[in-house]
Amino acid sequence: MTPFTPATPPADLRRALLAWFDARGRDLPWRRGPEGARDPYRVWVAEILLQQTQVVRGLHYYDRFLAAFPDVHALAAASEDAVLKAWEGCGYYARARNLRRAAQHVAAEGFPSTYDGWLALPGVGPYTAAAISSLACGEARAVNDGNVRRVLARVHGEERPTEAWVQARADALLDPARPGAWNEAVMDLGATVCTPRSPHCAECPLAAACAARASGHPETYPAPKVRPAVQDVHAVALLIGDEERAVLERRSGSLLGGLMGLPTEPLAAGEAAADALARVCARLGARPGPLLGQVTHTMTHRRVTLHVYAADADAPRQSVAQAALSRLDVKALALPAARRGSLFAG
DNA sequence: AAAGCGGGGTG
DNA sequence: CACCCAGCTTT
Repeated sequence: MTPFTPATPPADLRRALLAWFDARGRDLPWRRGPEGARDPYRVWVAEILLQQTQVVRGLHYYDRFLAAFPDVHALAAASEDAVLKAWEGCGYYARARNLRRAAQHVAAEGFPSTYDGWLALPGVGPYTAAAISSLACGEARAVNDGNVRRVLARVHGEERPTEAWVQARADALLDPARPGAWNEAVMDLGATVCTPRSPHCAECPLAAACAARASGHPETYPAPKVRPAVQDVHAVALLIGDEERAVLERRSGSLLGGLMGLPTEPLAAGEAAADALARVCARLGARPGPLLGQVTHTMTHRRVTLHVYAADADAPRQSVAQAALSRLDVKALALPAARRGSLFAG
């Protein structure tokens, strides 16, 4: 048995991690098919779905999405509304819109067969191009995601790894004989053993080679990223109708763009809700009703508080169930039912 | 290089 | 609450 050290040769690390992966790797629905030659559509959908999304969560959406759009032609032919409905609640909705747009290109031109070809598609960046080209095309490309960053930072004892540093280490360590399996192995290790807050070093095939493990505090690698402060935002929203049929507007712009939602009006700093209420009522020709309540929703970078008012207007209602809504609007639409519930609860 | 983009899990 | 998750696009 080779004694590991922080300078363990790549061949020994590869052997140890791939043996672990072959025995303990996760069985996931997008991993069907021969190693290095997976179904590109299934891999692609999974990789987009899993961007900044944990696997256990992605699993639910993956099955629904593939049932709704079984192949790239079905996805290319679908409406944006239908695709967003399948994505509803999953967040980062530009992923769904880019995926559909890219599917229209692929349906016409065929699947890319190289890293560069995948990288050219909207919504596909360096990580995703490396993942698909290694898993579906057998190309020797090393992925660099949050798992890879953490595993490599710990193995090498690097507290502040830059993107370039991680990519260089990942490139050097990639197993050229089994690039797809190697990429999956590092990610599986990061997701199930080398976890952020409490790594399970006793189960780790790389423990003997790990500098962070040797330090006695593996969980401190890598150092936390600095994140911008959460901003507090307020807005008035109108519920014209009820929780089943209501006046909905299509949101535009980068925030929840493409989704439907209650008509809203932002509240300037220090402004009274009544002023924003008057503005949105004027815009819609609506008569304001009583305040139904407030809902708050945190979206990583901002905390939105919606002041929801009932209102009446001669405007067409839409089916709430058929619209793609954000969680914020789902909460707002639940207010009438919550009020009825509290009435009975006393 | 940094900001913006969802929503939920974990310790 | 802080920090993170199979990142990408825009500024």
